[in-house]
Amino acid sequence: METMDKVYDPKKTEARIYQKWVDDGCFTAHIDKSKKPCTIVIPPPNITGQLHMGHALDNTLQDILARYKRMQGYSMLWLPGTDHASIATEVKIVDMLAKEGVTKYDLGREKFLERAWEWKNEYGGKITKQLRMLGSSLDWTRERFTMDEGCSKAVKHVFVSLYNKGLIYRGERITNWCCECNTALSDAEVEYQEDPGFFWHIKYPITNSDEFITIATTRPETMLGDTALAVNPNDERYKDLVGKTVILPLVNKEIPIIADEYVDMEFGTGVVKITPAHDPNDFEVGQRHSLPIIKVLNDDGTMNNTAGKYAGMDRYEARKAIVEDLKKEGLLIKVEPHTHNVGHCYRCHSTVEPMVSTQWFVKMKPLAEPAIQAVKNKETVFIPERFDKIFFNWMENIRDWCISRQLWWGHRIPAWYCRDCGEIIVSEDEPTECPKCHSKALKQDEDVLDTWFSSALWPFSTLGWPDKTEDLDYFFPTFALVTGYDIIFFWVARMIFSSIENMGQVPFKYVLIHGLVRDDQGRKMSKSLGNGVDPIEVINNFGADALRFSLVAGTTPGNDMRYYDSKVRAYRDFANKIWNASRFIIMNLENAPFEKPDESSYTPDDKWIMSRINAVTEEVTANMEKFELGIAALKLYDFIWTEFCDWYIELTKIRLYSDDMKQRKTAIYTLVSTLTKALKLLHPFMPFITEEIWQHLPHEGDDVTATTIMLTKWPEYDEKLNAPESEAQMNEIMDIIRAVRNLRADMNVKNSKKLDMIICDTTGKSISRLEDGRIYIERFANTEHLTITDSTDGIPSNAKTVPAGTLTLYFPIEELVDFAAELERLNAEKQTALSELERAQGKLANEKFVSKAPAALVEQEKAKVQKYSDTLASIEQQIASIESLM
RNA sequence: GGGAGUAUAGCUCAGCUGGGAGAGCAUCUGCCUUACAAGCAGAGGGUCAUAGGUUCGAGCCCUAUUGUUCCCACCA
Repeated sequence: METMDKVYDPKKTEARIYQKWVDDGCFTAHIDKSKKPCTIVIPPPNITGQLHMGHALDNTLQDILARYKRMQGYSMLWLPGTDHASIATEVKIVDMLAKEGVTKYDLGREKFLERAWEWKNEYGGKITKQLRMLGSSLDWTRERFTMDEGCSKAVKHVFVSLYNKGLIYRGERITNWCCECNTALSDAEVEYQEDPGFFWHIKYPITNSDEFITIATTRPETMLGDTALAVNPNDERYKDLVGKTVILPLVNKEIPIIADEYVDMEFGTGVVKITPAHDPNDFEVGQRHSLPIIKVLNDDGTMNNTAGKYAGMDRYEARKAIVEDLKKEGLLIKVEPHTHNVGHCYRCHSTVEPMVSTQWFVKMKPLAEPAIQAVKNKETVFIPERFDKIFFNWMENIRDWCISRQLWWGHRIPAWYCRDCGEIIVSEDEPTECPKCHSKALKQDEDVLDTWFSSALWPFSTLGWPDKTEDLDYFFPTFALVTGYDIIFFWVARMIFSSIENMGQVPFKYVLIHGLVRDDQGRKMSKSLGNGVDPIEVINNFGADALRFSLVAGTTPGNDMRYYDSKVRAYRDFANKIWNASRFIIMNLENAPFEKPDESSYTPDDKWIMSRINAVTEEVTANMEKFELGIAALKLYDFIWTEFCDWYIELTKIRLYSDDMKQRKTAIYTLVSTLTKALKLLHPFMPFITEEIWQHLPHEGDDVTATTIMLTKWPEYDEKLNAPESEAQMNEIMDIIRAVRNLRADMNVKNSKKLDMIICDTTGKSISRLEDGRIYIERFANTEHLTITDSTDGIPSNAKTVPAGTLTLYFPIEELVDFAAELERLNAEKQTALSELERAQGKLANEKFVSKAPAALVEQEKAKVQKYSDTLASIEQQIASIESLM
């Protein structure tokens, strides 16, 4: 057997192991009717993206679930893929072209798309390579792309089907317009933020009068498109003005004063200028009052030809000029600072302009309703559950979804217009002639679909839908979707209603929501702040296992977390600890064969550790089932480090270094089998190191024929291994050892100095098991003479007394005792004992406690009274004897 | 305006059905004990935000308050 390095080096193992898993087809899912399927589809990262901590967390969680389910015997499919990311990618390509001095329009649609595909083929795979470094057990044979042939087919199919049902329509509506990206956006793609601005108070002259009416606006440039002023119908101040007209300043046009409930009398002047083309509320008011719609902005944010002298100016320049002109005309009354919420594009962060344009929409109400019901019926469950409220809130107030984008990179809308009769033809295949007038002059819609339209189909389009494939039949619906809370609206909600609409059922049983990974100061990691931590760098420094564990251990679903190097380092240390424990065990395999010993040869520590790993197996499995991965991870950390390494391995050294082969064999067997179980439980969290060690270990049972730990069986709880008596015994022994170590530290007694010790158990209950465990106590307490007794007779009255759990230890060595210090300690102990006694007595004096609390608890309190009375008596006695000696 | 989260050790966070507060890091003390100094053994450190309530019993349940974070809406 090759020797293992003293320090675990993930660089030497991770890449090699991952490649082996891939080569052996370990990640490839198989349709196996004898097994239950379990599917997770990856949230497809953008092809423009690089792996960030959010991806690392998201994919670690998925990989943990995938590996766990796979070991449990499910036919596990974790399906990888990437998203074409319409806007993000197009922006990138446009930028790239700009460096060459070319615009996309110079190139033309076809050439532009060629360049985009070239870019995708060259860089689009970067993120999936990075996912491999994380250890993700993705089935690469099934990798998909939102714009591949199959996904595109699904997109067209859904579009046509929704159109035919009347759930997709084209219309002139007010939408959010990004002047930088030059496209419409959906409501979800707009981010609002508080921006400082101004409130301009402007006088509008009333027609044929010397009077004025004052309005207040934050966007004076839009006044060029005003088609009315509005007041509240109940507003006494303006009652007489309703029905009259005003002269729109600068434009010199007559516009009406109307009454509409929408106007808030309390706010501003109580008069609102109505610009239906550039404000969503004004648009609605305009619809109600049949007002004309006058657009004053071009798509790029400059003023259009209706803007007269301002035409061609940028909207902000125009604003300045208009304010200046109003001032000249004496119509500007005042300007006050005003902070308001302004929409920004989620991609380029420029200010979004509400603008009227012709777009395609999905009618949401009929789709939202069944989705709400499905979540209410728990067909899909959010974890943590509170996120269903966010889902309901959004779905219940949803407006129609604007799905057309004025971009080129994406799924082109499958709609054609007849140049002759204007007929709209929506079809999966390109039509050859107009069905109405038979004209051949057809033109396809220029626009593409919102990226999220294709993402919404991801859980089934990736499995082959709309074709009836075996994969779809077997692997759908999926088990869980793992994602951040920031993407519930964009994606999760849309997948749910799309799946219900097209598949007739929800796409996944669970939605596991995680929080954001923030920097060490709690800030969001972002490019502009430059505070992002590159997971690949972390992997290179500490290993993927350490990064994964640090992202999961002790975290809770839905809550944000902070990234700390020190945390990763701690788990790197943990990996090293496991490595060295394993190295120790493997080294000792030279001194004893690995074979199952007779039942009778197990020692108390064996029974204890077997019972403990069994309990841990049960608990961890229960945690995994409840998606409590953070708790499961901590339990494994604690068990492996404290119980297995610090205690059990140390205890086995007694036998490993003995001449008794049978004892060595038993110890080795228990060491290896316990370690194997622990490694399996840990494997989903730390796949690489567990595999590497497992490959070095001897195996038994099904494992003998297994080629990788990832395809071994998840450990099962076995009631027969429960050993409460051994656990109690070992706990007692460990209490004693700890007490002695404590004493040595307190009294400055070297570990190497052998002590005489008397363990006294006046109840006599523990005597036999203490005798049984004498060897451990002698070794680890390092005693010269160890007496175990049920009687205080013969114990020197000046012996030093130390409590250990329910037992009392005596050290009849005077040199240990500093009388003054000992007296102080005894008095402190007396105080504790007194307060404990009082506490227990108090509880028992409470009739209600005695009658209502569980009997076991009452008994426990009674036992305490007994114990602390005894302790108190003993302390009093010691104090007296020490005082007599001083 | 509506809604949600969160407040626990110096820091970052766990704490599952209500039954004597935990971890990692940091600090302090002693150890290079033949698996591991990325280690071992020990120690200190908490009014579980505040005020009420329910309960025999509250970090946990209820109400209010305060701080903080976020989401939705968008009154020009």
